[in-house]
Amino acid sequence: MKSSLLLTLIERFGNLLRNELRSNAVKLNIQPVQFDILLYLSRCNRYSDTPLAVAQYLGITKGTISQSIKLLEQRGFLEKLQDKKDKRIIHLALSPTARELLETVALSTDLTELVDKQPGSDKLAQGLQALLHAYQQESGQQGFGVCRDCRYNTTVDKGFVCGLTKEALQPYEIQLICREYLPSASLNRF
Amino acid sequence: MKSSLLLTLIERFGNLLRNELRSNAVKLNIQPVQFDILLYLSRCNRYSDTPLAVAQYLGITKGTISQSIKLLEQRGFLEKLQDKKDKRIIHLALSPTARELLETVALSTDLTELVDKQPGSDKLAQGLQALLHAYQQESGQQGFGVCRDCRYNTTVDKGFVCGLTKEALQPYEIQLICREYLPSASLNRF
DNA sequence: TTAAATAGTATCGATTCGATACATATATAG
DNA sequence: CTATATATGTATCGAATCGATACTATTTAA
Repeated sequence: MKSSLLLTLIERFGNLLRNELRSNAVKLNIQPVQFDILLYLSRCNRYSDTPLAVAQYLGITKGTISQSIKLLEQRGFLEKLQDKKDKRIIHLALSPTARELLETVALSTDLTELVDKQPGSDKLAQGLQALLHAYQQESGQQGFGVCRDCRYNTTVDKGFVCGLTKEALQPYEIQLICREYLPSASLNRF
Repeated sequence: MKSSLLLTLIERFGNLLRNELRSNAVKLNIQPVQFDILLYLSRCNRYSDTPLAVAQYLGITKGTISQSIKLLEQRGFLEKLQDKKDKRIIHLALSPTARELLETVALSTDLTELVDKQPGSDKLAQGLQALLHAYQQESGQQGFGVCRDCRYNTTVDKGFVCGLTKEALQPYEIQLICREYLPSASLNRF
């Protein structure tokens, strides 16, 4: 089995974080995947809050995600809203309860602080970001980055505009995850 | 929800790798967790090839792992061997079939090469390694590192000796994952 | 206007997973 | 030396995950 030290480390670290989230989630009687869904929905923009986008982001099939969403709906964590233009599309809106839960279930604050105060933390993040872009290009994965770094994002006098949908974006919106994301060319190099 | 950019990136990248492994595994009709188990067993040392160690490494309960191991045994991927000194303990030995499978199911070679040829790759790995150690200490997790970097590992004329078990270790063995692993102090700083 | 593509749902069966209870083996205390 | 506590592993239950397949409804393209 071909392996790369860096990939192995990322994998291991990712699993540890995943385990920590899982144990936190289970304590609050919510499944890990369900938590992943809520977390994604709290971070994505209005073009990307559909069942299909969630499925693509999490790497599972739409059939599977459909069931988990049904359970989340039954428990009052989200609401389904039909799109006004395209009646096939459903937007998923988090309930206040869900937003409360997300505040509670989180990686331990100590850990977050520990990581951020490490001297090399900034450069590590930069390097990883570039690597992530290279990876996404190579593997032909759906984008899923934030608007701020997107090729489509353009700045005009009044603020930001998405070059794909031609719609204006609020400052807070450009920090959200978008399924149409395309990295700008400059970010693909170290 | 408190979040760190670096942690978010690691989490995201980890999930992408996980998804890729999963889809590869599913093609070969094996469950992701089962693949994780086989992968771990191929990388761990003779102190760490027990059901409990696997469970701790993967962050799931021993009851759960017991079932997956049963399935793997039924499919001929591993064998159970009772420990000679402590009859409670069972060692899990990979079958040739399993080792073959591990060669086949892997991250795409292209990807591994892509990652390794990135200029900053070495330093990224170093930084992540240090961060991982800091994380493990902070969160009080079971160690799970390789002997080479372990505090217990001592070098004598003839080779390596584990300070905990007082047993001699072959050169190839010090590259394996050990559940008793304790990072040496120097590695905890950047 | 018909055919193809897209978004989502329903159902099936195998598996995962935590929880609980249990059996066996080892370690420790008195 | 025996009683108790601890450690490793298994069995069973029920809820949830997950891919596969088949299906409906809507939109788009030919």
